[in-house]
Amino acid sequence: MQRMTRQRTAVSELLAGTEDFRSAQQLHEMLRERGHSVGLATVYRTMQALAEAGDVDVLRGAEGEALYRQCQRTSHHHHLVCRECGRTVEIDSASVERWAAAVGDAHDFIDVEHTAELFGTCAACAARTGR
Amino acid sequence: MQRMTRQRTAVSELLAGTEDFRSAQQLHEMLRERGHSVGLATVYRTMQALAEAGDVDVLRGAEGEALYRQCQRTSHHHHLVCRECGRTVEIDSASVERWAAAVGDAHDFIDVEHTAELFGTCAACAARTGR
DNA sequence: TTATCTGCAAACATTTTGCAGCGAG
DNA sequence: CTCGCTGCAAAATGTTTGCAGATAA
Repeated sequence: MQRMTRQRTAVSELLAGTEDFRSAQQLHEMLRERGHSVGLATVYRTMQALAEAGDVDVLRGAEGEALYRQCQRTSHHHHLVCRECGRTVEIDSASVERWAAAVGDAHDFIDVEHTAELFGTCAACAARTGR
Repeated sequence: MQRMTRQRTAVSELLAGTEDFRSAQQLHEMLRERGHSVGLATVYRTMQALAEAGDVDVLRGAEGEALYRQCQRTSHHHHLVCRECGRTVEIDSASVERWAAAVGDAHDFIDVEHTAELFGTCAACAARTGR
């Protein structure tokens, strides 16, 4: 029910070789640069499908656009993203999970989900931009 | 440098009487219903100014739109939002702050900030929608 | 063959901006 | 009187969708 087309293959390969979070528009541009011609709508549709299948992580940038990334872990986790260069570290945090569950319980909420992302400046960028 | 106009007053009053996160469009509609006529662009501009001044909290909804709310606390905190009715509880969480700081340190990131929001279904909505 | 997928362009939703006129200070 | 503020409509973004033709299975 999910066909492996030339376009899907190109997107998968691109994601496999990309470490950081990218918007659909950026991915589309990157594909273009590499000679693959894939329609923007197709990129959107593909990323939507991948996100739904849990094959990529989605997070919202500061301006509200969707950013995608193929993650190493398949399970739930969070990210520490460098605001300068976009370098991303995956964080596995039991303490946040416990916190979320406890807060939900305390206020009688059910089916509690959460988002938690960290943004900072990595050591390399801190050194480069002069502390 | 910041003039107190009829529109600004209307927005402030509306926010003072609203508990939950609302989008600029929703606020605009609410103002209209109460007989105040305020342009949509003005609502956007006003909310932007209030957010910048730290008088309201901003968070991104699931579809990426900006949601605003006048919060009780002036200090840093998080939210537990009901995905059905929008009811919001403010959470003050030392454990998340500690977690964020520790993770940042461990990976040599500086100036680490974080976002963390909880979404769930409140007891009232769970009962109403049949468990 | 045939149900999916794709590209394109049009449609949408949200937010921003240009500009002439209004009005708070 | 003056500049900031407002409304309106146009524009800019980011994303979705309708449809005819292409294509994987």
